[in-house]
Amino acid sequence: MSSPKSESPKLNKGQQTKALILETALELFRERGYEQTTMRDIAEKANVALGNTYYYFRSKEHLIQGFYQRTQEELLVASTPILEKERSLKARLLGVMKARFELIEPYHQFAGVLFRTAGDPKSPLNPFSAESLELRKQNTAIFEQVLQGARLRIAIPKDLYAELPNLLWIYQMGVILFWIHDKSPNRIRTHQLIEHTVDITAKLIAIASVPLMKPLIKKTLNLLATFREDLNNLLPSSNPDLELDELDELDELDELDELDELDELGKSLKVTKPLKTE
Amino acid sequence: MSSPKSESPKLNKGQQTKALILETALELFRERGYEQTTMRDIAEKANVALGNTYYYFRSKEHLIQGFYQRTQEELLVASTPILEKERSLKARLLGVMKARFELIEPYHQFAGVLFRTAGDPKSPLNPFSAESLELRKQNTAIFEQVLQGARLRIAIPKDLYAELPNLLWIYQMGVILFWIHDKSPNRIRTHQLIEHTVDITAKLIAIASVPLMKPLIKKTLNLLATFREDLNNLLPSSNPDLELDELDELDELDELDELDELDELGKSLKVTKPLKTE
DNA sequence: AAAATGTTTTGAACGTGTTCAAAATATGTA
DNA sequence: TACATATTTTGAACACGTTCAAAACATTTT
Repeated sequence: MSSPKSESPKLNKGQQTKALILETALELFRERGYEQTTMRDIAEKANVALGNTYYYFRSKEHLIQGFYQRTQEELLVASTPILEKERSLKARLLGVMKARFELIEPYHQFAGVLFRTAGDPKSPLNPFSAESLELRKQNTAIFEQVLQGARLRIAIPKDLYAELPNLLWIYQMGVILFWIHDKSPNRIRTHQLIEHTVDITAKLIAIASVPLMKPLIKKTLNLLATFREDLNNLLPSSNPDLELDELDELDELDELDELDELDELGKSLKVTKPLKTE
Repeated sequence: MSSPKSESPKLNKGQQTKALILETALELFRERGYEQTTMRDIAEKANVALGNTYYYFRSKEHLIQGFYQRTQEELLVASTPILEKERSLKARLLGVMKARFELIEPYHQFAGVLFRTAGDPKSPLNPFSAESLELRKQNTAIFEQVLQGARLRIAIPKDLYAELPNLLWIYQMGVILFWIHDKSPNRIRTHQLIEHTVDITAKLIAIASVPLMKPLIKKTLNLLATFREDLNNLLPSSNPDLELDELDELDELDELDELDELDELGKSLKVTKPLKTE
C-alpha cells in the first residue's frame, strides 16, 4: 500500500489540509461574508479541529492573503489576451482594470476587510507590509506590462515611466476603495468610474510627459522615491534627512515659482504640433 | 443639598459619566495604545461597571470618534492665528497641516485604528459613513478657510474652487496614512513630506487654473461630483446611469484627444507672461 | 522491529468585545 | 411624602479569535 496516488507524500499531507482549509474558508466568506464566518465554522466544515486552522494560518486575517494570491494569479491569466490584442495605453489599462474587477466581484460582500487593515502598520494585510511585498510586486508588474506594450504618441520620460506602475497601483487601490462602497446594481458605477478615470489617467500621463512639466514631475518623483523607501525599508530610524537634501536643491525658487513654471510650460508647448481650429 | 456646583443636573449626570469614560479611554490609549487597552481596563480605571461603557459608547471603536471630535476642535483653535497672519496659499496650507499633525502626534502609537476601518463600509469610523459626515464637514471647512483668505496670482475657476476643499481633505488623508507608517524620530519624515507636498499642491492648483486645462478639469470634477453623491447618499440603488450621461458629452472626442488637448493647453499658455531666460 | 525524531491534529482554556435582564438611582407626578 | 416612570448602572453570560500542552501520526535512524 505504497502511494501510487499522491506525488510526494512528504510535502503533501500538510499542503492538502492547508488547501482544504483555505478553500472552505473562501467558500464561506463568499456565502456569508467575513465577519459572519467564524473560525469554528471553517474548522467544522473542513472537518478539522479548531486549532488546526491556526497551524496553517497564523490568524483569520491571514486567510485573506490566500484570497489575494488566488485572484492575483487569475488576473495574470485573464490579462494575457488583452495585452496581446490592445495597443493603446487607454485600452490596455481599461482591459486590465475591467478584468480585475470582474474577478473580485464574487467577493464584494466581504471586501471590507481588504481595506479595513490597509492602514494599520501592525497588520500583515497592510499593503506596505513585508508580508505583502511579493504580492504588491506581482501587482505592479501587470501595470508594467500595460505600459511596455503600449504604443504612445508622446514618449514618457524615463523617470516617470519607471514610477508609473506604482502610481497606477495606487490608482487601482483608489478604485477598489470606491468599489467596496459601491451599492449600485451589478456595480455599474464602478465600471463607469473605471471607464472615465482610465481616460483621465491616460491624458494626465500625456500631459505629464510634456517636456516642460519636467521640473514639477522630477520633484514629485524624487519625493515619491523617498516616500517608498520609508515604507519599504521600515527602518525604525535611518538618517532621516539625507535623501531629501537633493530635493531641496530643486526647491530653490523664490515666491514667484508658481508663475515661473507656468511660463515654462507655455514655452514648451509652443513647439508642439499646429492646432486645429476650434 | 441642592446643586450649587453643577449647572443643569438633568443633563449632567449622564454627560459627566460619558466624559469621564472618554477621558479615561483616551488616557489609556495614549499610554499603551488601542489594542492593549481593554474595555475592562477603561471601566476599572473610570470606576464604572463594564456594561456602563457600552451604555455611552456603542462599541470600542466609537470611543475613537470622541478622539476625532476632540482634535477637530483643537485644530480650529490652533489654525486661527495662522489663517489671520498668512496670505499665500502655500503658507496657509502649510500652517494648517503642521498644526494638525502636531495635535495628533501624542496619539501616534494608536493611530493605526484610525485608518484600519477607513475602508470598511460597515464601520462607523469609515470617513464616508453617515456618522462621520458632520466631522468631515468641519474638516473640509478648514480647507475652505485656507482658500478663502488666500491671495492668488491666478484666479481659480469657480468649479474647481468649490471642489478643492474636498480634494485637500483627500490629500490630508494621504499624509495621515504616511504619518501612521512613519517610524522616523519625531516624525521628521512626515514634516518633510508636508513641506514638499504642500508646495507641489500649490503648484498643481496653479496649473489646473490655467484656462485651457478647463476641459480636463471639468471632466474630472463632474466625475468627482457623481462619485461623492454615491458615497453621500448611500442609496442602495438609484438611477445609476443618469448623471454620467452629461459626462459622456465631454467625452465625444476620437482617438486623438490626448494630443488635441495638449495642443489646446499650448495655445492657452502662449498668452501668459514673457519668460525669463533659462 | 524498536526507538527517536519530526510533523500534524486535537480540544480545552483564556482574553476580550459585546449583550442583556435585572437592580439601583434619579426625576416627575399625585 | 408616596408612587410611577425614566435613566443609569451593574455584573453575569456569551461568542469568537487565539494559544498551548499534549496526543496522534509519519518518517528516519539504529
